[in-house]
Amino acid sequence: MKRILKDFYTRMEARYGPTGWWPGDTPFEIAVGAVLTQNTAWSNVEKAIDNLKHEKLLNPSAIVECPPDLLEIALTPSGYFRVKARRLRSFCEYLISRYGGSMRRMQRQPLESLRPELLDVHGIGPETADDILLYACGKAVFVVDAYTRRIFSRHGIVKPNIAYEDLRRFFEKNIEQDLHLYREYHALIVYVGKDYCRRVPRCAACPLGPTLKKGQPILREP
DNA sequence: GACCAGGCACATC
DNA sequence: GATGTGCATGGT
Repeated sequence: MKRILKDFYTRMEARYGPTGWWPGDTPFEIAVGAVLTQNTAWSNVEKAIDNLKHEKLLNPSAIVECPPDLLEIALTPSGYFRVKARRLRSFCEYLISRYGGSMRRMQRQPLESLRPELLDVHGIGPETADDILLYACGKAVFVVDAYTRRIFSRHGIVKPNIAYEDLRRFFEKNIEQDLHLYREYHALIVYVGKDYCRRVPRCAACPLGPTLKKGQPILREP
């Protein structure tokens, strides 16, 4: 299995790499992007982040102090603006109360305590937490998303309904634990997913090779 | 005009 | 613990 996952990486890297992920100038901007990109295309997130920059709202205290309707207007392009305004606010409140608003202080915490802490914040689920840990805090956590599940189930590696934590453990067990590798691997999965592995199958020229035929057994369970 | 996008919380069974 | 639903915009 380790060889197969390494081979997938090599093929994706040859086609799309290096990606230099995550897009964002600062750890805080990366964390904000992680919340705003929930179920949303990145092109829409960029517009919302530009609005935040323009309104000088791209820092934790400004977001907490800003009137709710003003924050919602800035977030409009990224969709779910009421929900996401609440979620951004709750993350900033957490960051301020726990770390004085400093991402650098947050980064010094060990992964083992930081992950459960983030999952306790309203609006931060497993994928958003792991995005923040991997790309904003420099922790070697493997991020899995809808594309990861789709790609690797269609290639017969895992079951389509595998749980988030099971899928994450599967990758962390079978891929060498390395920050740069984890960052790049997840980014490449998103590129392949966008081009070849959407909800409606579009797998013909997938750089990872032929996808699973209907009724064909899964290669191996994690 | 329908479908889709880098989820999550909450209700209900 | 599994399954369904609301949340909203912009691109294809």
